[in-house]
Amino acid sequence: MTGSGADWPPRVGRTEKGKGFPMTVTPRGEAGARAATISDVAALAGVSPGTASKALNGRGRLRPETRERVLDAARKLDFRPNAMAQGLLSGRSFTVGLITTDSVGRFSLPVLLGAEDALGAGRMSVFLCDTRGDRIREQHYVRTLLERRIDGLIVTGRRTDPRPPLVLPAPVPVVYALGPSTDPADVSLVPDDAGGARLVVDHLLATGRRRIAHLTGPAHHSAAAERAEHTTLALRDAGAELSGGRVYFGEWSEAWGRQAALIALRADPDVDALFCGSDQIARGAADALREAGRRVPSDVALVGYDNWKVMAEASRPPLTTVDMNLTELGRTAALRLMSAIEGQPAGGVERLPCRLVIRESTGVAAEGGPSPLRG
Amino acid sequence: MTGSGADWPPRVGRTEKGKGFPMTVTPRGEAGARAATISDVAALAGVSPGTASKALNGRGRLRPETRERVLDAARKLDFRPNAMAQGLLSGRSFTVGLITTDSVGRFSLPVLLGAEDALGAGRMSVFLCDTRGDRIREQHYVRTLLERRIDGLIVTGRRTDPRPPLVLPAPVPVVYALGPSTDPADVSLVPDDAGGARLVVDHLLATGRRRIAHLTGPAHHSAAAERAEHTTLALRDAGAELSGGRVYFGEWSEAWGRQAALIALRADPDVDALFCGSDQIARGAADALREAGRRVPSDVALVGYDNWKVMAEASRPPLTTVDMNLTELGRTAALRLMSAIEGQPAGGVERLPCRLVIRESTGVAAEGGPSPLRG
DNA sequence: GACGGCTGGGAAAAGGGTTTCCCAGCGCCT
DNA sequence: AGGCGCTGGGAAACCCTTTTCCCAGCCGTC
Repeated sequence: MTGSGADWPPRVGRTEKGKGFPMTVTPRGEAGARAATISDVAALAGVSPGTASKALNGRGRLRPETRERVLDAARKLDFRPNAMAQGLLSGRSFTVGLITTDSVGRFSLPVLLGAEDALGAGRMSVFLCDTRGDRIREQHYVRTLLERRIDGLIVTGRRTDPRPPLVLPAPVPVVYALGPSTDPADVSLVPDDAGGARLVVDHLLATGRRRIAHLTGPAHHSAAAERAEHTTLALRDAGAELSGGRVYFGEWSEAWGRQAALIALRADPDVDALFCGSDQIARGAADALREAGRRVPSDVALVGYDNWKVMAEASRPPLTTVDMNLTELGRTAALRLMSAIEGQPAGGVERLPCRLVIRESTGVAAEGGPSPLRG
Repeated sequence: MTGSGADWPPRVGRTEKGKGFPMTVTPRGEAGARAATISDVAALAGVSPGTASKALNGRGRLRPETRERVLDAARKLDFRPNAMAQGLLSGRSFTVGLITTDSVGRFSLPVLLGAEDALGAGRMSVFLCDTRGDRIREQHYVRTLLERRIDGLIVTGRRTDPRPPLVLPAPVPVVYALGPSTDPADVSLVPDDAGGARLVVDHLLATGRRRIAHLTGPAHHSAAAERAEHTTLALRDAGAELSGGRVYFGEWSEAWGRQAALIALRADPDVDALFCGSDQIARGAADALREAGRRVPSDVALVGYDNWKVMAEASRPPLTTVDMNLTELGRTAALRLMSAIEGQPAGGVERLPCRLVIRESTGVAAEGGPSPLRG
């Protein structure tokens, strides 16, 4: 250390000892062959750099012949404008950060891919940051992203539980996807689990089921709690009651699904439908039901949640389940972010509808059901 | 269009009509509040920008007091150096592209996270690009990344099958992870499936199994073919033969696992071990064995591949399986890339060792076995 | 013929940070 | 007193692209 406290702010390209290495000494994989600049193009075309810029961007008034000469030169030199120079001047980087707070899981992945897709279509590049649930790491990424002058930020978590808002030292548009911010002024996008639960209850009632049990994950997970609450409400609205008189909270596992199914059978031997809070639980339930001699769907209908293909389709029988449209959610998050970047003000939690995917476990002719080629 | 062919090269921030919008008209979410520059810091500290730069970076010779004044000013203004300006000057962006060629799947995800982790530790930011198997999209991303002057590129696919090398119009270090390049001069990192197969065969032989069948995926998948080949070789080396006299190629599905297990039982009723090319196949086999009245592991040992937790641990009994250490593979890919960026020449395919995870399905006391809280 | 307007294009600044070169001032030695 | 060397810091160039401003030349018109 040459001076005290000289390590603030943290700098890119600096060694442990705080000396750094001269930034001009930057060996490249293949040496030499500096990329062509617009001055090179201009020189080859016999014009000034300014004119070349106009030609390449269709600005200003140029003789068609001149414009063509410049374009030819650019093609010849394989000119590719330096986005950093453009960004420096324009004040926009055309990049956004995608922070996943709790590692990338089964749920956050589709969100992430949907967002990446929509942003790519909007000519934005995406910085991926996986904080693995570490607040320190999160702050590190936030600083890095701000140094890179990202235009906006998408925050996603592995579950739907609310999270405290990101601490941002500078004003940048942020959209929360999947796990909403606890600050209602923030823009958050979540799957409409209440609607999802109602889809399932309506479907089961419509197909003649009356004694419906609900097996789900831990009560302290908002996903489990919300689905359970609205399952109960939807049944009450229809004048029905939950089989067993209560929700079976437990874990998000097949083992719990097997166990809970047996408990539900014991509590109400005439139960005719199990609505499970996840496909894993439903699959466990399917195994337990089969081994207990109950046929699905003729004796008991079975519904899962998540439309996790490998579970839902490998289950015997394949599961009717709720698809949260997470890719679409990610895509929407990206669109909201781009609006915010353009200056459209927004705020609040937006709930995106779920979709019921009907397969054999509820014994209804599946419309557009499972294609044998998918998976 | 103002001129013919004026849309080359494609530009960021440009409208359909080729007119573009003035880049100065860039509304920001929260208006005003321009980020502090080093000149602001210098002014507040009463020094020149050059001196401020030296103070912040620990370069040059400065009086400790001056340095401290600059650092104070930077803190006060919440100064954050503009990475684009730094990159412009240094010629390095400290970013890398992470191209996943065939969408992000179960296998590519850990690779991607491992790479992101290692790169983040190296102060590099990661551009995520999902080409979804589309060559056009791939070229689009390559162009975008080159405009952003990435320092390097990691290419990963969803499977281990070789892929044709990326078409790069400019020389940039590239590392292929999981799916190797068909060009042997490229740097590729793949899991050592041959070694993985041998781990399994050795384990089964060591625990007294002699009649070992191999059930796996499609023969045209290199993962299936390579594991099958080395399973056969390893058995031959030990003086044993494959139960049934052949490899059971099929699909990567539980349904095939169930079916293949029955076939293997019929072909060789005394079979005492099933080595499956994936955990999904193994899980199907586990179900089929149980339903056929064979006990696992006492009658038949069962081994999977992939160490896909939700499959391996939910299987009854939990599966002994091969872990390809994909996160480690991603991390290694990132390290190789950083070496290449620093100028270390390299080339060829590097195979990273797999790891045998022992659970109950082979009936051996598991060392550091399945924790009930994981998954 | 003088002037106005248009066309095509150049010069220069701006954006933010780093580095090189240079210089003023000071202490020390002879 | 003069010369030397060191210290601390400033001026300016540079990275690359875009944009603004300006100008030369030309045509048409009165």
